[in-house]
Amino acid sequence: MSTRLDLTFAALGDPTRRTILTMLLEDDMAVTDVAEPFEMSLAAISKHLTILTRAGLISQEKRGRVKWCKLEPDALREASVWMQGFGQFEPVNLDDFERFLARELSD
Amino acid sequence: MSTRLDLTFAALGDPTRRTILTMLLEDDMAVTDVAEPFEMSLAAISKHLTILTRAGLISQEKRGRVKWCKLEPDALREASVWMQGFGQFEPVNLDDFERFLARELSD
DNA sequence: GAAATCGTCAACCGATTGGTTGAATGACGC
DNA sequence: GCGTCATTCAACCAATCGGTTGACGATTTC
Repeated sequence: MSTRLDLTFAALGDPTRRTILTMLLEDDMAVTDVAEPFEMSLAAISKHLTILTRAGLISQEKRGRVKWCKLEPDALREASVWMQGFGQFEPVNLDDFERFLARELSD
Repeated sequence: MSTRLDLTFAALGDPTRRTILTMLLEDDMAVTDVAEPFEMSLAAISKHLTILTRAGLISQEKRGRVKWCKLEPDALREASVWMQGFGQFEPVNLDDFERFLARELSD
């Protein structure tokens, strides 16, 4: 049996999925639009979205024939709480975050 | 190619490895002592420790015939910084952390 | 030096992962 | 109703994962 924390961290372990999450930070997106920038089949992206959904990191709602993907920060918050017990990390440094984000997106 | 962030999150996706990290919060430990509470072979634990090492989450130093494992919070800090960009999480709540830790350890 | 201890290596196993392709389902637009 | 668009399903593939067992190389102890 996998706990939600297992699924959350495992889901974050793939760069494609992390990039999807950063895209969803901007706004909710349809599956086809999520897939557009990737050099990979729509079916592959659909699988990634299923994994993110099972991990609780996003939710998907079907309206008409398009399925909208929405970031769900709760699972991330759980994981973040778990992590912060190690080492009493200083409060969020937004500059650090933007550096990491930039490095991620440039890959 | 896998980035360190990939390796870090993937490493955290396994409950055995997260438990090992919580054990190492207390103190540095020898491989055999890390393995003792688990119902699994020493070789399996050795593999988990290799994964944690490659992810940068721990370091291993051999002194004599004993190999000591030490928590390395830097990789966790990187991952934490990445995560905290999502949702501007409130400052660490230690009570939350202890609840999660208790739930984890009771599995 | 022989025996025990610490840890890894190598080979194997079944299950899962991350991807592909092609067919199938469902909803729209005309 | 027919074609098209949005998405998933099903089958397949190679690679990786998480575990096992048994042999092995160091190191310590007697």
